[in-house]
Amino acid sequence: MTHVLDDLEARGLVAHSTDRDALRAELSEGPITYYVGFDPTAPSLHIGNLLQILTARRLQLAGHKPLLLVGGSTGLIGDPKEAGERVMNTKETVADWVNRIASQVSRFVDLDGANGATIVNNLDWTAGLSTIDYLRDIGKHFPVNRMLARDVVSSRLESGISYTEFSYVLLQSMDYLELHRRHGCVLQTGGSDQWGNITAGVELIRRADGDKVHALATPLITKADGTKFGKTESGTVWLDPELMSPYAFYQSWIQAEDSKVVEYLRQFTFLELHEIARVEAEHVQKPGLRAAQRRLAAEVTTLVHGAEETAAAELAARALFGRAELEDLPEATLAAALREAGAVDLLAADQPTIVDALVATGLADSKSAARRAVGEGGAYVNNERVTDPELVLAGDLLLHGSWAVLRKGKRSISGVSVS
RNA sequence: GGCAGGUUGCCCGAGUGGCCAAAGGGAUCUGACUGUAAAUCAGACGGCUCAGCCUACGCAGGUUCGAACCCUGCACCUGCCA
Repeated sequence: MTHVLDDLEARGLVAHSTDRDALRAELSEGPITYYVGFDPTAPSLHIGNLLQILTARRLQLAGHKPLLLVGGSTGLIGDPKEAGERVMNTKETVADWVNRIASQVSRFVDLDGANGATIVNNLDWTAGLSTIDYLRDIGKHFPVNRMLARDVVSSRLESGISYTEFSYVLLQSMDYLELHRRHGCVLQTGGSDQWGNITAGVELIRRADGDKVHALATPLITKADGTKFGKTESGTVWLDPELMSPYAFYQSWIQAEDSKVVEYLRQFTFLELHEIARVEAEHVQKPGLRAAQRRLAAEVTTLVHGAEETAAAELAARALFGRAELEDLPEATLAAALREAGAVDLLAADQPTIVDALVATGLADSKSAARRAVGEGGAYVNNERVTDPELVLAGDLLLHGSWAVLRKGKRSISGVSVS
């Protein structure tokens, strides 16, 4: 069987690691305990976090025991980022997000069995910590000159950084130390942007307890243009269906660039590498079929939202983007597809125009933008380009007497039900 | 506390009394080409009851026929000095 570290490397999931041979040996010797942390900075995790969850899952499948940490305390402090000081959220908000994220994260791992995952919250060991103990036991191990040299910190020295955020690295390091002591945790994984925080923890454990532990970082996932992956035009790709519908989630994957889709298959799915190679061969032959994108979207959407939601998203995509004439679709199929894609109810009595509908569905931000879209030839009703901004959605335009498929550009689709 | 500089549309950034809804770049959107891909080219890119009107250049007030641009006060940011 392939060594889990080889699998991670082959999938392009290893950007940095501490002593790789030592880590390899330790992973081979028997089950180890490792951890990955998630800070509650929003009510939901996003696909950047998903990569970390899936990496943790891969290690669990190899027999190791995951500790999934939710940052009840670190979320109150805020990891410094280059953009500038974070706005602090209230304790109530953070506590709420902690619960949401804990339940989100637990769906991706096994909680039972010998190597069942444990969800931990760092608030448990920091809430009651006295300032004096913190400064004596933890602070003493952190030379400020070294802290200042860290990239994020030095980049913030001009614009300013609060003592609160400056201290963040101590809390995360303390987490690793605590989990090492409580659970024998010897590996922390995370994104490469966390590398500094993670190795600071490794260092703390060496200084405080004299133990050698490991760190493993995944690379920053980027889009073809080099920008950070995980954002669409409309924002972050969330895992919570309340924040992003399974249909929209599916769409965000199906729109993956040709040059990136195979990488994503390796990083975000559990497909065997030889299977991915087969998909790649097909993709190289006929990229126009977008088979790799379809496979990617189906696999990841199933992981996050389940088979049923994925089937619905696929059906909607096929119906709305397919070659079939919309008129030929049975009403039930059309209605289901449009509800899935996001549909809005309008009143026939209001004589809604194409402009009104574009705004109501959110395809356009304002009436001006909607008029502009029509003027540019970028607005379509039932796949027919519309040129008159005053066109009223009524009569023969409506499929089965009430439905209209509204499209702006080539990939933004929304439904309208007029009654 | 003193001195100097700054605060412009989603972001960066020009503009220093009328020709400014505001140069240029980025991001974004649309079209052509296409495959719900990329690249390229072209156009758009505050709002509205849209050939006109309204709102906008940190906030409040003032000067002026007219202010993003001048004056006063306030807030915040940066640098230098204490």
